[in-house]
Amino acid sequence: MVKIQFYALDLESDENLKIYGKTLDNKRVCAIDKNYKPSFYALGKDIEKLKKKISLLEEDESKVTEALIEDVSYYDEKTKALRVYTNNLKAITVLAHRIRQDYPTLDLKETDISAYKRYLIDNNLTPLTLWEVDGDIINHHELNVEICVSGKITQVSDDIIPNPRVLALDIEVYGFDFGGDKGSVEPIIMLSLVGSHNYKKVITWKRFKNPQNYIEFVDSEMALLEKANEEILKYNPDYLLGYFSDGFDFPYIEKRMKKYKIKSKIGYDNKGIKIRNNTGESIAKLKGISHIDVYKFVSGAMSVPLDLDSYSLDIVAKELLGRGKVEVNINKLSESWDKGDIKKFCEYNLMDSILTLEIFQKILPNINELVKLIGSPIQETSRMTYGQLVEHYLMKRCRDFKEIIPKRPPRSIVFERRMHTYQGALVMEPLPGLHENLVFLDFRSLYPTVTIAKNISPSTLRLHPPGYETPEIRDESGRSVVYYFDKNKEGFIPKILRDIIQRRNTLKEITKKEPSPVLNARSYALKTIANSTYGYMGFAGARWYCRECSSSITAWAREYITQTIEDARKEKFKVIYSDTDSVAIVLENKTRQDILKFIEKTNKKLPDLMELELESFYKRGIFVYKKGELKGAKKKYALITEKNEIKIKGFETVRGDWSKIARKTQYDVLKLILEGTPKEKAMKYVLKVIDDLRNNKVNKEDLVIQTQLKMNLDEYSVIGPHVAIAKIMKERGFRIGAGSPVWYIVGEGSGKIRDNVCLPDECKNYSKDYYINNQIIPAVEKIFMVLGYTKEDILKDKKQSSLGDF
DNA sequence: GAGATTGTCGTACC
DNA sequence: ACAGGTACGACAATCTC
Repeated sequence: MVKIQFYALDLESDENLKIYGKTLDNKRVCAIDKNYKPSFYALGKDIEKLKKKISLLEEDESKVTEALIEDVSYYDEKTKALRVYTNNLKAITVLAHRIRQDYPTLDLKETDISAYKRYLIDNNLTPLTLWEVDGDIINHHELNVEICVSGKITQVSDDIIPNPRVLALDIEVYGFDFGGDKGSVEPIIMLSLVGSHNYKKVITWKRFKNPQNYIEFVDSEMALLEKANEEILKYNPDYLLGYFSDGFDFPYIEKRMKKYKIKSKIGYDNKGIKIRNNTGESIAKLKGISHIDVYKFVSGAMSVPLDLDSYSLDIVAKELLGRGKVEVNINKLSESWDKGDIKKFCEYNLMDSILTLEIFQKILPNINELVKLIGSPIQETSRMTYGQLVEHYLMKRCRDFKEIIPKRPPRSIVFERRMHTYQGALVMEPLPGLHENLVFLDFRSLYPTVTIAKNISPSTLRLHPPGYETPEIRDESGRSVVYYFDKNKEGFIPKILRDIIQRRNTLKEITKKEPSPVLNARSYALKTIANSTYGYMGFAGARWYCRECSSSITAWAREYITQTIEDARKEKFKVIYSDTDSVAIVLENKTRQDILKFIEKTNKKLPDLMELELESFYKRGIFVYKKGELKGAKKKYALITEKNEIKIKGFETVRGDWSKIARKTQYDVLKLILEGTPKEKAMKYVLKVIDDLRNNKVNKEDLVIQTQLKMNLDEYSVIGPHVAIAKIMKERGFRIGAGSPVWYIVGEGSGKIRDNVCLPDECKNYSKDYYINNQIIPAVEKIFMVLGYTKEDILKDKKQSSLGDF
């Protein structure tokens, strides 16, 4: 008998429930829980009667070991369930199938949850923390571990693995091969590895003079691949990182290894990386070692706080680390390789791994806290979407209330749900103009607090009184409906949201006194779950789908914001705009004290945790007209704070699919106006830009328009400029498909815009007309319009490609 | 065949 | 399929006279 402590990194359920991890002295461990009995539930009137029969059920290797009646809760309703324990992990599928056939009155639950997830939930175990296995050492010849123990498993600490061994990897490929349709035909010419524990290396197979000390020369691509495998094995990482490595590096490496028939031995199972392909997206997974695609996490669970136009390594590194990639012309890589002039490219290759590692280290607290909260292994948690995070959190919390986890909906139901939609937020038409002295108020976490205050949950929904009565809701057919939510017992969803908000408040209290990145990350993890729960209930693929709940939340939110606007107006406040949970007020003769009083008064009326907050005061703000109309444009305004910070919403300035020249010009105009500069000066500035455009004084890069393909090329029914350039890029060897970024300049020529798009390198002359009439003027005309120019002036002048008559 | 209208598409706001 | 709805505006496609 031995007792081994280890940090649990990865789980697997084949015949056994296996946990892979590292001991405190960095030894690889496999632990098998021999006490774990997989189980599922049966609901139904007959469970008492059928208990005996089911407990004797047997089919081939699978058999029921025990069947017990348990008190459980299903959609918050107390009931009895038959818990069916089985002899092994695969038995669930087999036996569930049998029971469904033989006893159709029974409703089976929790048969659609993978065994290791059930295991983690049932035993309240958290990956990445310190666990202990107490049992017997067993043979492990097929595994690359130092020790394998089968026995009793417990978690002994909440602390997360303190100093994991991390290794980042990046490859460069000859040519312009993205591993697309033609399929990874070009060789890998360099591969960099950078470790957290003082390790860096670039492996390449073209020798050059005065190599950097981290270069390792080999003789061929095959030798490079073998060397890389050897180095990874030797480094013994806990996490293997890449940037877009699910989609590129690892699938590519796999294909090239296949070509040379190299068998990788990385991973605790000696079997290398496995690429799983589902719905067009590939995922690269290892046993024991957690492969983390840093891109997936940054562009997924971190996308809301980061809020970047692009999640390329360069952009993300600049944002998080303050420095970007090594500047080289990567298009010249093949040419330089042929000449043997690749020193700079090796540095570039190394830097990609360094940045990947450093970004990972920067966001590690966020990943760790999500893992702790959700309770899923890091490999999965780091790839989860917001919806999956919510769902896994709810599943985990079910255990605390003995709640049975609802089924995942079948495809047909998902499809059916997707057909329906519901009404969302209220957006008020703003009063256009340049306003002085504004204040923005907003509801703190409006949707979560409404959910709590009105006890909105799938289980508390009623079609008849009594209960909290929603405002009238128009359904798709235009009929008016009202829902009710039970007032007596708190539902599962509100209960969990309340808990999250309270935990977050406690954390905020602590971090106010003593700042802590870890607690901030924990707070952010909680916020992520709370804010996504409303959207989750409206998501067709959700286990806890409840469209009535989502539509009730938005209905009450509309009511509260409308009421707030009305109350404010009753007290003679000038409300000029509102979107979802915020109101903008022009102070005029009102004082700040008046605003504070109004907030206080409003909060006295608001139920439960609902709260109106002061967002900020602003010196000035500009709201513009909709193009060609005399209505205010929603979701489009710019503000200046008392500290002269400019805040811009919705304008072309903040849109990634406009040229830099238009964005910058608009920004500068907004800034001048908000700072109180006379409009004539701003106009002069615009005329100068137009002049520069006319005289070819503008850099090409300022003219580039970048956007993204949302579909595959053959799915477009309308061929716009971005689709036209995508076709050209495809011809040039770019991998083009849904999600690909594309960029172009509009060149001179006649016909449609799409007929004149060109790649920046290939463009001879840009279209002055296009950039003046379709970029600069549209971007600034709406601003000048609110400053007193008439619509007619602008429309007339637009035709003349000039603002000269202003 | 030019101008108005409608539909598609991408990106932003909350 | 991988949280939701609301909104703007460019451009292409289609309609209208």
